[in-house]
Amino acid sequence: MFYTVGEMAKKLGVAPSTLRYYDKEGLLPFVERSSTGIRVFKEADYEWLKVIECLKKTGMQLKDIKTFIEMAMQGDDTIDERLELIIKQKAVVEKQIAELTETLSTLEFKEWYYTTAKKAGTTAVPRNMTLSELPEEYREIRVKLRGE
Amino acid sequence: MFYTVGEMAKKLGVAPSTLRYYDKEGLLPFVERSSTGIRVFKEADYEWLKVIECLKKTGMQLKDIKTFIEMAMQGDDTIDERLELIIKQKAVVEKQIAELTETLSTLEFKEWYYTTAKKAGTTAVPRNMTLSELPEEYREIRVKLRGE
DNA sequence: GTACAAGTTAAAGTTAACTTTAAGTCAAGA
DNA sequence: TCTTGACTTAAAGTTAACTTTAACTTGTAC
Repeated sequence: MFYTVGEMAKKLGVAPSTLRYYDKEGLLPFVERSSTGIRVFKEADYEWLKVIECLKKTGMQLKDIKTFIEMAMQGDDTIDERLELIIKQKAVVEKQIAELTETLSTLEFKEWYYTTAKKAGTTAVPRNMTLSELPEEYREIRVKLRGE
Repeated sequence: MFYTVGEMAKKLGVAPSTLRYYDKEGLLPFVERSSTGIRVFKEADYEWLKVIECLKKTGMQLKDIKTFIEMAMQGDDTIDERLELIIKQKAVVEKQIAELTETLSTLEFKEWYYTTAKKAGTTAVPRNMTLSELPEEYREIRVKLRGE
């Protein structure tokens, strides 16, 4: 099963120009060429591309993904380094999830705030509530928003 | 309690130039000026800036945050729209968390993969395992990575 | 009153990750 | 063979969100 750049791009849901750009940047050293210079993607290449996609989703920059791919191309000598990088990226994603969870809490507070304002017809009502008047799950967040 | 641009920037952990840029882009219509043209940030402005920070963390673009701020400046007539926007952003963040959770699973698979490779001295060991040989929690992920 | 740090603006520069364009080559079907 | 759509490269263009620079003004400490 071989694919052209267009076919592989479709399979991945990206533009062909993106794959060509990645190749130019050195992220796809594993992609071979036909005798006439056309890229030939193999099944195994799909897996590499999914790994690149995964690392990109963690917010890793292309130059750092390139480093990872280069290590992988080196072979078994770089297993330890690759494991370390994966563990580091895991921590990055865990932090991102924690931050987004905080952001979600703030949005939930804001939802309560505007729902309360809507009922009252004015934002003055939730805005002027004392801390003890608002649902306790929002107290900490309001304190943070107003500056501790 | 009033603050200069530098003091407010420090309080928020951003560069003063960032606040000036936001102001230039129309995100800070609430910030007043001294008679000589110097920005004077009030306590209430900190709260607006925290809301901007929150929306930015959801990945919202500055032009859309500007729209939200403009609605808020309009007053109580825009409560419904603002509530809708907050609810939409909540869904955005929930999706982001779900995607990052998936990414985390992939990284956990890769951690297992390289840990297994490390023990064996070669990636050939985890790579050539049959589906039934690998821990069942990783089977689905490997199928996805290799292309279903 | 004189430094000097920090304020002001407009305009140009930066960065990452693409995307588009232009000019040309290749592959498959009628 | 011819057409046509997809491939190739190099180079230029795009976008968002800042950051930097330059030239100038303001406010505070001595």
